[in-house]
Amino acid sequence: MTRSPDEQAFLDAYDPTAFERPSVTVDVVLLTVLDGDLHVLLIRRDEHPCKGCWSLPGGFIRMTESLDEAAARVLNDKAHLQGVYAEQLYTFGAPRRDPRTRVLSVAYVALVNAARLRPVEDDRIRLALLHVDWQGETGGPASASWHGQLLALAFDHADILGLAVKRLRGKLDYAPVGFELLPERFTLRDLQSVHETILGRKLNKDSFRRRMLASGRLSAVGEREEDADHRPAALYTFERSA
Amino acid sequence: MTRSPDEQAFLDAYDPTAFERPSVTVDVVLLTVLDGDLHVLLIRRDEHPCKGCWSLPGGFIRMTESLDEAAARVLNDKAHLQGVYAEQLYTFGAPRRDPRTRVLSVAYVALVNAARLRPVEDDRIRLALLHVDWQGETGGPASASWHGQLLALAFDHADILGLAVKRLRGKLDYAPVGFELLPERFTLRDLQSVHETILGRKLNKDSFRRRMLASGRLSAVGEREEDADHRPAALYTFERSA
DNA sequence: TTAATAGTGTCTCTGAGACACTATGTG
DNA sequence: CACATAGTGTCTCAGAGACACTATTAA
Repeated sequence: MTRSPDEQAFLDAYDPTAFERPSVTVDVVLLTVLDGDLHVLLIRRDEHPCKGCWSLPGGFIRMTESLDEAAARVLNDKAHLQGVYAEQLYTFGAPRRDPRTRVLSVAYVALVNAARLRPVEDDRIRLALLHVDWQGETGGPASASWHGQLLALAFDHADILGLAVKRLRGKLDYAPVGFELLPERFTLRDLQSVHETILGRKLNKDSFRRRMLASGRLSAVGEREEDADHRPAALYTFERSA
Repeated sequence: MTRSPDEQAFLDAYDPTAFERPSVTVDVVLLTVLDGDLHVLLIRRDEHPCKGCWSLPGGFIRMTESLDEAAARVLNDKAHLQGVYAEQLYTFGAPRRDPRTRVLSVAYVALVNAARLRPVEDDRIRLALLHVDWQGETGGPASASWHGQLLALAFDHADILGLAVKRLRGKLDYAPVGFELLPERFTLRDLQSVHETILGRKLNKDSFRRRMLASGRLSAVGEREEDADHRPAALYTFERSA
């Protein structure tokens, strides 16, 4: 490489392949906690390629919408959800990740309380159980199953799922993200259970309580849970202003 | 919104704007530490739009290369650098961030020791001093100057710069990233200085030493620095295997 | 010798884990 | 009553900051 930067820039401008445009999709990893396990919303592909495989809800980016807006649109179209927490995860761009043509995928992670999600399911849409083979933030692909049967995932969506879990585990330490998976009012035990589900390990009850109460993000509702068959716990709300 | 998910998916497939393709560039925030300050490589735009502004080195993605490969290509073309640490940062996609047409930018952060970078400079390429107005990981745009003069940044590149610094500050706690900005052999003081430059604040010497030595990622070379006008410090190397 | 920085030893403070104990609900 | 879970108080242990002290170089 002995070309000067100027020369090289000139050549770049005339490279015929430089301006061919890839397709760009936004794919959303919509996660929820159901019965103490992480679940993800998947959609069955009814067309080639990967016909019959299960894929993340997604769609091609439109020319007038931002990436965040595209993610919100996908959530609205595929799961009838509005105002859900969603953040950009990573952009996947291996040249042959889609066999048809060059497709970049801007992946998002979205979190929602399971109660808002259940009525949506139909035969093409499943809330699949998520399996993570690795500990901590090691990273790697994840798999998904439904009623005990492993679902074949389309394209590189297993990698996207894995990265979503890795990111979520990392954020849990310093960002108020567990609340997004809970209803408006919840007990400390509910919150700890969500954290344990995401992290894939048990947490110390005492220090979890201390940490959460010291964070200043919880405010006590002043009421207690009902229909518990033991001493009812105090209800808290997430304080978004803090 | 009363359409079923099936109907909506059907409509999506026939939306005429859904398959119009955006342009996609890869833009690289190439950071280095020079004289105790963060610097960034910028390139002057000689064409409209933003003629005369300074922009991050970047280029349009090609159909046969991955995103990581595109970032490596940009680094090679614009700064004659190979094998430099680079990782994907975020994808910027506001609809009007480029006035010509829809352009998505997949931003990367790259780190390099300043000694590898200095000979590259010509009039169109500058190693600009980076200014960060906020503390910690607050976030926000950053600005750049050269010989005391503020440089006008193209497009949303001030936001990209700011996010790069925010990400870097966050990673410093748990990832071995300071080494990328140092030569092969360095002293603990060098390493601390790099950390302080990135974080924008002084660190405690004692606990920094302990933390670094306890991390198991440093191995003592067995030699000491030369031409110091005081007691010379031991030299260390980064242990990539650990 | 002095000035400057490298490097060590130790005290304290803080936060997490562990555990004992009390409180309050159901059956 | 027994039993289960909520919630409190306190001990211990590990890591970070603070600081005193010694070591080693140049001038």
